[in-house]
Amino acid sequence: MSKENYTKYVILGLLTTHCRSGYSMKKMIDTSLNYFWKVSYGQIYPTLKVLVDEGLAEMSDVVDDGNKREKKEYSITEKGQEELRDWLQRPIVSIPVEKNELLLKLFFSRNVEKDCSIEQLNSYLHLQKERLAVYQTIEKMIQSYSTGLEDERYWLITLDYGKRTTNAVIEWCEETIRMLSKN
Amino acid sequence: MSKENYTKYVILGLLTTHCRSGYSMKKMIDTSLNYFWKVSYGQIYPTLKVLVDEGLAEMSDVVDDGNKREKKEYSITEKGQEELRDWLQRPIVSIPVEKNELLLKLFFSRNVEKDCSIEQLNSYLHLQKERLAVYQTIEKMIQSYSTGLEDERYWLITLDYGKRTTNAVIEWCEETIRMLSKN
DNA sequence: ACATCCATGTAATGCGTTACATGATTGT
DNA sequence: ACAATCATGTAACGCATTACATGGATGT
Repeated sequence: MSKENYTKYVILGLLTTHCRSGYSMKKMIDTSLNYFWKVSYGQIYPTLKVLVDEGLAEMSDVVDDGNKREKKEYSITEKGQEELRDWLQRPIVSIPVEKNELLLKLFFSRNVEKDCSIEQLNSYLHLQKERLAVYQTIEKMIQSYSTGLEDERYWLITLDYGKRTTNAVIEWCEETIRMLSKN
Repeated sequence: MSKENYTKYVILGLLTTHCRSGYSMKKMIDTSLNYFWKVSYGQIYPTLKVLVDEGLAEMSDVVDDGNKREKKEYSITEKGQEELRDWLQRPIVSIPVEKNELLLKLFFSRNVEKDCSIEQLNSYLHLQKERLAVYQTIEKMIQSYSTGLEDERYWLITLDYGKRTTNAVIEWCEETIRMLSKN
C-alpha cells in the first residue's frame, strides 16, 4: 500500500499530448494544470530518467546537426501507455486533504481582532478573483494546444471544476465579510 | 523566504482551545479540521518538543499520583501567544495548489474509455456526499467543544466553506456525468 | 480473556522545493 | 550589447508519512 508517485503519471500523461521535453512539460503544467497540480524541474528531469529506465518512455537525443543546443525529446512506449491506462482506471479511494491556510487561520481567529480576519478574507477574495481571470487564459491555451477533440473535451471539464469551485469560494468570501462587518 | 512550518502554528492554535496533549490534538484534527488540514503523530510529538525548546509552550508531566499512565499536558506561553497572533496577522500571499487526483486523471482521460471516466466521477460523487455527512458530525463537535462564543463563530465559518465548496463539486459531478452519459 | 481505546514516541523513507549551475538562442 | 527565453540538470534540505514499538486503562 505504498503511496503512489503521481509525478510519474503526470509525465506519462503529458507524453500523450504534444509535450516531448521536460521543459515543455513544465510550461504546460504551469499554464494549464496550475490550478490543480504543480511539478518542479527537480522532479521532472529525474522522473523522466526513471521512466526511461523502467521502459515506460524512450529518449532520442536530438542535436540538430550543427546545432549544439541540447534538447532531449521523449516519447511514451507501449508499456508506458499500459501503465498510464492502468492508473487512470484505478479508483480513487479517498479525497485528499487540501491544506488551506486561510481556513487554518480563521479557525484560530478568536486570538486576533475581527478586522484582521476581514482583512485576510478580503485579500483571499482578491486572489480568487485573479484566479478567475487565469481560467480565461487557460481556456485559450486549451483551444490552441489540444491534440484533438477528445483532449479538449476533458480539459474543459477540469476547467469547469475550477471555475465552479472558485465561484463558490468567492461567494463564501463575500458573504462572510458582510456577516463579520456588521456586528 | 523559507517555507513556513505550519505544524507549529496548528499546535499553537490548538493550545488556545481545550487541547492539552498531543493525543487530544490528533483527535481534534482528525475530527474537526480533517476537511482542510491533517497532521500525523510523527509531526505532533516532535513539534511539541520544539515548541517547548523555543519557549512557546510549557509542559507539565502529569502522573496522577499512583496512576502510572503517562500523560503530558502542555500549555501555551505568553511568547507562544505572540508568535501565534503574529502568524495569524501575516497576509496570505498566494493560493496554494490543491492537488486533485480526479482532475489529473480526467485531464488525461482521452486515453481511456468514456465509461471509465463516468465511473471515476460516480465514485468521487459518492465520496463527496459522504463528506457532507461528515460536516454534520463536525457541527455537533463544534457545539460540544467550543471554549466560548468566539471560537464557535469562526469554526462555523470554516465549516460553511467546506459545505459550499463540497456542494459546488457535487453539482459539477452530477452535471458532468449527465453530459458524458448522453453522447 | 480480549479488543479497543488512551497515550507517547522514533526511524526509515519518500516526496518535493529551493537554490544553484550552465549555456545556447532569440529578440530589441 | 543585453535581456529574456529556451533548455537541462544536481545537491541540500525540510516536511510528512508510514511503520514500528511500547504499555496502561476500559469495556464486554
